[in-house]
Amino acid sequence: MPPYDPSAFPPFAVTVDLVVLTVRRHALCTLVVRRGEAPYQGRWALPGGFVREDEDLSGAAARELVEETGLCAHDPAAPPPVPSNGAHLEQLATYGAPDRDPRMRVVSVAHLALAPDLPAPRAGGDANSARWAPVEELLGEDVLAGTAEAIGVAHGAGAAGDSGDMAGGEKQGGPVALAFDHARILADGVERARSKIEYSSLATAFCPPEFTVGELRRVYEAVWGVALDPRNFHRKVTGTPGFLVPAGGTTTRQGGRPAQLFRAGGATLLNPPMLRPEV
Amino acid sequence: MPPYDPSAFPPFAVTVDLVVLTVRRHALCTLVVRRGEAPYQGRWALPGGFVREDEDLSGAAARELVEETGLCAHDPAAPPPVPSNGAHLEQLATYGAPDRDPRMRVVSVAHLALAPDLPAPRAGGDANSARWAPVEELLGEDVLAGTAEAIGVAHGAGAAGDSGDMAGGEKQGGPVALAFDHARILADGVERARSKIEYSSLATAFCPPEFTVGELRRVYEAVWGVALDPRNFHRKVTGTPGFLVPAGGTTTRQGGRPAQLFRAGGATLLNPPMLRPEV
DNA sequence: GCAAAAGTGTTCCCTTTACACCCATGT
DNA sequence: ACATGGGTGTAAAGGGAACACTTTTGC
Repeated sequence: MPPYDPSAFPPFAVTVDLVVLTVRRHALCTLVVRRGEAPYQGRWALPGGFVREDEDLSGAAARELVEETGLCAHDPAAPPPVPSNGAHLEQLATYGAPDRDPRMRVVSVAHLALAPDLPAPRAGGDANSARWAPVEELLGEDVLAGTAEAIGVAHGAGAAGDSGDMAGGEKQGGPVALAFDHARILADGVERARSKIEYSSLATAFCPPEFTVGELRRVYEAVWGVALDPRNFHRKVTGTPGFLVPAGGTTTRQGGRPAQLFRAGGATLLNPPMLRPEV
Repeated sequence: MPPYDPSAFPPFAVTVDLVVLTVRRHALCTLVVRRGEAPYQGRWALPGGFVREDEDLSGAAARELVEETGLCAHDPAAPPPVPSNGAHLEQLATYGAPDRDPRMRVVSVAHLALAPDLPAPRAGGDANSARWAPVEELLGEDVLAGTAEAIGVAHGAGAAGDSGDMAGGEKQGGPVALAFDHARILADGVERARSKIEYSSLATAFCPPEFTVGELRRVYEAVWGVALDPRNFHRKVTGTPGFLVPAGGTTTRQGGRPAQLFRAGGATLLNPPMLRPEV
């Protein structure tokens, strides 16, 4: 690669940011890390970091995911011997407003990861702590408003009320203000997840390798924030070809009658789709 | 903004590339420009260019769109006095494989634009000519294969057969090989358009301000590459609230009985969606 | 027995589909 | 008259919503 010639084009820093979603205790949660340095020192932020010289975008995202969670995502572009434990990783959108980082011009390629319920996260990189935060706590109740349809940049502070000097703000009642434009990125990621579980089998990425129909239903209920009819859900999900395959055993970990265990089937697209109830 | 410190992060060039789609003579077409310089000199490529120092990503995409086509897209982030002639512009995906440009490390934020049938394109920038090319000619018949679901990078040359030294290749029988990874970008853009007209009113972005139900149906037929029942299509589309509003007049430009003219209604999401027939 | 969760059966209703049929214009 | 595209009616088939009911565990 020829040396960098600053007269030919303006130099940018390129980062990847991660929206890692999981379902914990019936709530949709995302991984946030506490910033150890300015700007936004002490505030919660999405995990992320610089893309390296010789790395592609999905590789950088997968590397950050491992560093933050230990998860190995399935990356179709990676060479075969990559142990995937089923986590899903896809590109979400790119954010590049000129003033989004006061230090320099940064373009961030956000990625969306879906993970089963994990043990406590391990902190890493420039963060001095990390946790799973309910998205409702970070975005408020009205996450459905911004449909993330139009061009996904330059919307300003967005949904989370950015209340001034509250560095390190937490447990103050209102939503916690994320650093940078991360509230918008998170909202876009949540909206993507809510849409995709309608017409794809991605909801299984929130489940352990073997799971019951009831556990899968509770994933849909947590992500969409609605209650679903267990009887119709069961019929629909077991009747959709390729969605679920019986794993053989049963479990009684939820109480009540033992439930059959399933694994995710080969299908990725659901036809007909799961229908999200009206608001 | 502080001065650039090359020790802090690797410098990237950031560009926007445009997938501009339109329907011409019953075929889905995209705007391509001929490259005037190496690499890929003489080959067709998607229009695009560097993002400027003080410009956000959607602003750069809108600027390129004006430069190449004269279209003013509706950008929700732009200040009010922007004349929009109805073209749709949204971010598509970002491509950043380390070797995608042999000259330097380039990350390209691709955007998707949908436009009504336009007069001949005006060439601009570093291209010495431009044209509307049927996507079938650029991608071959099997565009449906790559569903563009997974991480959208590092898939190599992709669908278009990259046949070696054929610089400036055209009208050779097989598909014309686009420069860089533009065949994949185009395939992802086409797939996005095919999906979005199912559940949104975006198909009207391919139509002039006033149009007939038959013209709208021919848009769906061209984008999906299928034949639709004109009777059921009419009932469906006029029965979906907010999709179409009567414009008052009639036209006979298609021959046969005069057809009512409509304008796009306020709705952006279609409920229930238009159903794409099975393959 | 009782509570709780897992499944199954059935009925109603709405949407889609296929196609017969009529309407209004140009040649 | 006839071809061409526009628009309405209608009946059969399929899928979703609502809910009564049975099954199998733990306490």
